[in-house]
Amino acid sequence: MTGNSRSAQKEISRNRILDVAAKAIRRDGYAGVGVADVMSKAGLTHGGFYAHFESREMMLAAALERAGELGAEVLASRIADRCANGDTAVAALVETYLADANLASPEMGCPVAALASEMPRQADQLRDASCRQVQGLLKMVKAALPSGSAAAVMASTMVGALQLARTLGNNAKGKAHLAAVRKALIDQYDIDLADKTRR
Amino acid sequence: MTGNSRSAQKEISRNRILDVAAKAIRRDGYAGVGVADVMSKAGLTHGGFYAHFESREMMLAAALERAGELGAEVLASRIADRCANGDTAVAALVETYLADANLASPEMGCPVAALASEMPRQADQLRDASCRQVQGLLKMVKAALPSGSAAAVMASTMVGALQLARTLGNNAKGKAHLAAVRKALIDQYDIDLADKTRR
DNA sequence: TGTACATCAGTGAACGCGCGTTCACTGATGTAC
DNA sequence: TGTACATCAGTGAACGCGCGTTCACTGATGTAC
Repeated sequence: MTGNSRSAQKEISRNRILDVAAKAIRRDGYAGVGVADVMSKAGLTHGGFYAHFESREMMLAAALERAGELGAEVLASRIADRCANGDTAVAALVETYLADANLASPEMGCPVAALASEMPRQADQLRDASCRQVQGLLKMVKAALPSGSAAAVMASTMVGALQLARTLGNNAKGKAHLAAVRKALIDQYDIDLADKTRR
Repeated sequence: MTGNSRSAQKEISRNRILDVAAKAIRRDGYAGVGVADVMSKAGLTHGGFYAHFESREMMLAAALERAGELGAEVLASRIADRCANGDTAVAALVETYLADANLASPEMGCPVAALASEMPRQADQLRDASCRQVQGLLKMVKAALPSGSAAAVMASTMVGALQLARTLGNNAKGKAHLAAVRKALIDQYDIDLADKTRR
C-alpha cells in the first residue's frame, strides 16, 4: 500500500531532505554539500540517508531539480506581479532575475546562476540534470522575449551578471554591476522595439 | 643572495607549480584541485609544497592570478590577430572569447568563466583575488568597447554564454548556443553603431 | 685550489580529520488471525 | 477487539579512504678558510 502512514512519513522526510539540499547546493555549491550536514538540517541522522537516495550524487541531481522548480516558481510569481503592475515581460524578467536581493540569497534563487561553472565538471547523471536546468532556463527566457532568437543572449547575460555581481560582493560594487546590466538590458530592448517599429 | 642557483631552481619549481595549478583550477574548479595532484603534475612530491606556499588556499589565490595573466595574454594576442585582419574590436573580442575551441579547453581560457559560480563562496583571500579577476575582465572588456558603459553587460554575457554552452556540452547544442550569442552580440553592436550615426 | 662545514630544496612517511557509505539494531506502525 | 508477528523508517557506531599538513631526513649546492 502506498497510502501508509509509514510511507507517507518517508515521503515527507524525503521532501524535507530535498528542500534542505536544494538550498544547500545553491548556497554552498555541489562540492560544499555533505550528506551528514543535509540530513542533520532536515532533522535526521546521516545513517538513514541511503534509504532515500542511492548515492550522494543522485541526491544532488534530485536537489537540483527541486531547486529548479522552486526557483522557477518564485521567479514566475514575481514576474507575474510586475507584469500586473504594468511592466513589460522583458522588464519584469530582468528586474526580477537581477534584483539586488538575489545578491545576498543565492539559496533562494536560480540554480543555474548558483552552479553554472561547476556544472560542466559533474559526472554523467548530475551533468545531464544540470544541462536540463540550463535548457529550462532558456525556455523560460524565450517565453518572456518578444523575439525568441535573443533568448540565448538574455539568459547568458542574466546568469553571468548575477555571478559577477556576487563575486564583486553584496555591496556597492555588486549592486552597481547589477544596476548597470538591468539598465542596459531594458534600454536595449526599448531600442530594439523602436527599431522594429521603424522598419 | 637571490641569484643563487638554489633559489633560482626554487623559483622555477614555484612557477611550474603555479602553471600546473592555473590549469587545474580552470579545468577542475577550486574544489577539484588537490595539493598532492598539483605537486605530482609539477614533477615534485607533495611534502615540499609548504616550502612554496603557506597553505592550499594561498596557492589557489596565486594560481588564479597566474591563470588571469595567461588567459589575458592568449586573449589579447588572438584579439590583436583578428583586429589586424580587419575585425572591429568588439567582433574580435566576441569571436575570440566565445570561440568554439573554448568549449573543450576551459583550462586554457578565462578563469572567471571557469570559476565564477564558485568565487563568491571562497574564504577572504581567495575571494578577494577572485574579485580582482572580475574587475580585470571588466576593465579589459571596457577597453574593447566603443562606449564604455556597456562593458558590464558584455562581460556578463560572455561569461554566462561560455558557462551555459559548456554545460550544454562540447557538441552541437553547446556550439549552437555560442554561435547564437556571437551573432546576436555582433549584430547588436552593428545596430548600436548605426543608431549612434543616425542620431 | 682544496677541504670542512652550513644551508636548504625536495623527499617520503606519518598524522589527524572529515566524509561517503555500510550495517546491526530499535521501536513504532501495520497486518494476520 | 485483542494479541503475536512482520515490516521498515530512522539511529548511531564503525569502516575505509582521501586529503591537507607536518616533520625528520637526504643530498646537492654554496660558503669559509
